[in-house]
Amino acid sequence: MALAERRKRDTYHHGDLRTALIHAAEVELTESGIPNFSLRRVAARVGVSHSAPSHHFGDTQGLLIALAVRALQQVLASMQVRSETETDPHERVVASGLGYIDFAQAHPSMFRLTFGSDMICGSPELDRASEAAFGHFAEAIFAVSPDEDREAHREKVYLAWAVTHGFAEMLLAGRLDCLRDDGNARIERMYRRAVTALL
Amino acid sequence: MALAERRKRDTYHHGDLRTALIHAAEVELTESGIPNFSLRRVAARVGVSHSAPSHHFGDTQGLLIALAVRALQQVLASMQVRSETETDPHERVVASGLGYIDFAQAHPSMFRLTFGSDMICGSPELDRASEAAFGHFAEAIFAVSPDEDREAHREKVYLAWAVTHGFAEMLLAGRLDCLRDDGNARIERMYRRAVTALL
DNA sequence: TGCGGAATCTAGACAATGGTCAGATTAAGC
DNA sequence: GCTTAATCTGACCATTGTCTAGATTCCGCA
Repeated sequence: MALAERRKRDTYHHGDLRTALIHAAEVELTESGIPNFSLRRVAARVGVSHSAPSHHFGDTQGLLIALAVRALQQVLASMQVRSETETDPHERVVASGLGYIDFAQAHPSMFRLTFGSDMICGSPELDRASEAAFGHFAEAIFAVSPDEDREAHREKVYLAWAVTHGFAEMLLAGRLDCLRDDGNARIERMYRRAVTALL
Repeated sequence: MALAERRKRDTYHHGDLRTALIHAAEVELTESGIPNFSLRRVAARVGVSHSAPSHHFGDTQGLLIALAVRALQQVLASMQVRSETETDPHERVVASGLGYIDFAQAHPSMFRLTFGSDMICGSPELDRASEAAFGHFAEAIFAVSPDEDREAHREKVYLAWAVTHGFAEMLLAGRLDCLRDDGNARIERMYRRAVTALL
């Protein structure tokens, strides 16, 4: 049979199709980009019929939202990895932001899908993942000046997040390429100065 | 004939199809959003065959790039409108940034298309329009401290642009909705404080 | 162990889309 | 007025996302 040859498995049921599709979708997204993303190709990567994903995600948007959730978890992980080695509260904030920027540079398509797309909204799971990443940043900033007014603290978080996100976006757009004389060192110095000024 | 009824014109040639398509594409983009943007619907809006756009823009990406050029011109105009009434140099910078943010809020899809999409790159015309908007901002910042070091000035421009863009992006994502107790007043105060800190 | 319902996956159909191409129609230069 | 170039049409094709009926398998329960 034609299908039996195309399949990469011998069982009718896949076993863990949901996570397999998410992983394949990440590859597909990074290779093809958002505009050329194809649900059918994702299914083909896993060796499954083109209509199989619908049973797990509903439609394409559902899959992309699940992918964005994964991206947000990775963003959080990237922020934690860079910040956990720092002891100074202020440096922890800077390191967290640099972790955010790291992820944006390492996975541009995932980053843009998550933070700059229309379809990515309206999922409780998504809100939770988003809040987790945002919360990590907020806590780091809170540790810098714990005695501060609650409202003032919140504004600081928003401003710091804004400059971090804007910075990442400019890096992706290539606008800061002219500053890369020595790898990321100068970029990091600039970012640290910005955070220091805002906090 | 079927076509004659569908057409909105009596001449075979449209006359100014290029600009008509750009205008229709803007409407189509704001109504359908980026993911559901349809080139054929744009053509239908103008009352022209679906393959007519290719002669003016090549493919869909070409049309979207032309649309992004238009968006960049509107961004520049929005920055100029708000800043030209201000006399204090520092307030001019703030006003320019608020003009940028205004545009993002008024035309979310156009904003995202222009600044957060993969396909929008690699056009000289686009680079020119982008440089014009960026240059306006750079000049405004230069006027604040004209005697400053060239490199320091450039860094300030990048940081201010980053926080402005990040701010706009957070507004679009709805993250700042909780701060809208009194329209845009508080948002503007926050943004002014950020710019002041960075400059 | 065997049975029945639920979950999972397939296969085919359908409409919509973007791109290509030959040819019709009109504008523009000479 | 004639020729050439520009503009636009209509048909065609491959690809895509979604829907539905049916095949296959898993799981709880007797």
